[in-house]
Amino acid sequence: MLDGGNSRKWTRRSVTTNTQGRNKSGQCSDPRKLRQEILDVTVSTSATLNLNKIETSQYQQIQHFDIRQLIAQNKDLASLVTVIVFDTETTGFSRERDHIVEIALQDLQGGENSTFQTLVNPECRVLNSHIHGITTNMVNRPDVPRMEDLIPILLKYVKSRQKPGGCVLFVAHNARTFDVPFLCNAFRRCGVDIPSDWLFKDTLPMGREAMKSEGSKPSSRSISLQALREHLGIPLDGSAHRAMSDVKVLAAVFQRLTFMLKLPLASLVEDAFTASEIGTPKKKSSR
DNA sequence: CATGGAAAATACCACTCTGA
DNA sequence: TCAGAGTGGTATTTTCCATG
Repeated sequence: MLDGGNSRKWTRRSVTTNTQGRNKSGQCSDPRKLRQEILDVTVSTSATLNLNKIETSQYQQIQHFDIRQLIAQNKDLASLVTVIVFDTETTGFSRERDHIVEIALQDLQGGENSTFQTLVNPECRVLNSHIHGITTNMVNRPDVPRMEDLIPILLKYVKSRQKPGGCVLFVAHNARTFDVPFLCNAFRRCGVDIPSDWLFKDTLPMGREAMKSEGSKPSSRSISLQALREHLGIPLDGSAHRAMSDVKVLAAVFQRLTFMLKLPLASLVEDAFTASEIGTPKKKSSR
């Protein structure tokens, strides 16, 4: 039924034909290439002008993009990239109103001090203790670091794991829309920039891709961290929804996914995103 | 509960085929 | 030649799902 009646808004679109395929009128099918083209134009036009805020952030994106490419093209990649799996527990879903209450990291290289875990004082009540078991009393104490206390320690820890001239690839499940935005906001509130050599990789699309390549039905394709863990036969070490046990699960899941999808470190780095690419909300139609 | 990306559903066009 | 059904392709909108 293509009638549609009067209740639905129809939008007239330009006439299309089936002879030109997707890339008609010179459109670029690869979003990254397209972005690069757009940015190239921005940079060349802004060369004679003062850079305003938007142009500056776009210019930063180019620099990050270049870092990713440079690193990915480097033959001795393992000596440049530090892979750190991380997970955060928060007081809720809102990145504006809610705060981090626990953070855990694991450097996949292993060795001494390869893990880092701490509770974080959110300086507000914890109303979702039933999720992770972290209560207001546990974190609202003078001996639990606030985010502004923790950031310098965190930066120092990551720096200690980082290789000279290299970058850090942070891996988290649903990183793009959860952990990284929370981290960005926490840094922003403290007036600290996330280092430009920090790259992020989300295991959620990797899980989706892996399940698809296995041919499992979309309806039975749950790609939550715990579903992936069960699917891959990874034992649960500790309780779910505590940062360090989730990190341990994710570390195993991540390594299995990279193996299943045959993803070399170079492509992981190239597909990674930066903190500057987070927090620019896309316009969404009302539902 | 907030948010955004992916997948699915829907809309609509050009074109082909078929029967009268 | 014409009308109508069917098909293929693309654009847009809606729904689902992941995170604490």
